[in-house]
Amino acid sequence: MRDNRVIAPQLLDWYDRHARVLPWRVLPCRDQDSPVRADPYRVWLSEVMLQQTTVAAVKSYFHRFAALWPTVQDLAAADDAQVMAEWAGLGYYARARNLLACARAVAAMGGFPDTREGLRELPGIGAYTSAAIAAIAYDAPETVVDGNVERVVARLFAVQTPLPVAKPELVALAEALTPRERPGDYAQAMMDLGATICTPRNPACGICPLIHDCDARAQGIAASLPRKAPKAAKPDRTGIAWVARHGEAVVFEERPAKGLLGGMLAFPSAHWDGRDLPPPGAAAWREIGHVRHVFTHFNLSLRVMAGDLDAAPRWGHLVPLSRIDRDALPGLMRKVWDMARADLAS
DNA sequence: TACGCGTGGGC
DNA sequence: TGCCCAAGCGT
Repeated sequence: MRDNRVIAPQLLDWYDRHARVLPWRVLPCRDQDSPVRADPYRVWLSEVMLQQTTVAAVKSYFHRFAALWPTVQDLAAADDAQVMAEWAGLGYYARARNLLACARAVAAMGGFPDTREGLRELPGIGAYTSAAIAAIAYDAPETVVDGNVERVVARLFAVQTPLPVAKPELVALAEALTPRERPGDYAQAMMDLGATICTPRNPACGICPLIHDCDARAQGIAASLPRKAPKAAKPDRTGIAWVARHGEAVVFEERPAKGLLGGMLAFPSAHWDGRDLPPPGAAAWREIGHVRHVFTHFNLSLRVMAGDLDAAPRWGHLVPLSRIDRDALPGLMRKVWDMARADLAS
């Protein structure tokens, strides 16, 4: 029978030798008399960016944000539109809006709370992120449970119950493993193990530091865990994006703060329900192509229509061609702009 | 509780 | 190619 108390020391010993080097991370320090702690601001910024997002995608964004706004006070004072533009391309744009709201709340209270409960009350900080900041930045003995930890624990204990029903059970098991010593390094070690060894497919059990503690490995079912409830089918949707030119400028709109691509710059388009009507004021529209885009919960095929307005538009706002910043657009709108730009050049 | 919410990479 | 996945949160 496995002894839960040996898991953490074994994992920490592995982490001391194999921790990933990441821009927001302070390397593990065996000298616990004078531990080097990470800056809570940088931990928070990285954790929000990493929500449902890969390390590879986050790195360049983290560097830019940290350079533009080195402290939470700097970010709190930032211009909303610039923050949204810098976030463009990273996805889940509610995170960017919550990021600003959180920065302003933290600046107003003079700094980040140092407890999980205090952090949990801030916008964009939920069950996982509050525990992660408390553990990593303050070395509080909190248990982080992200997708990595769910997978590692489901395998260690051979939990067969499918997610999300299994979540409470996995949390309880994860809490039972969390040590009082170095909980911050332990939290990062669990996630590093899940990201590099205990991977979703083809786990590298042969080099896993916990191979002798793993029930799923013993039963030969590691790769099949955690089980997950079947996902709903993704519907196909169609719509139209309008690239409306007026002189040497193009019409953009800022999307409503809530909902899909909320708060982002976009070409005018309607509800993507297949019966989108053209915006008023154009002499003639011509179809220049289609773009396809995959969202979390539907597939989109968007007709791209271009036209020249005979008068200044009463909707949206004009952006001069020379000042259109592709990087400030969400991914879907980058595709539309690439198509329109190629059409303009031809 | 279950759904809405982006994007890119791996296989 | 299509599907799965990635340090989840808000409602």
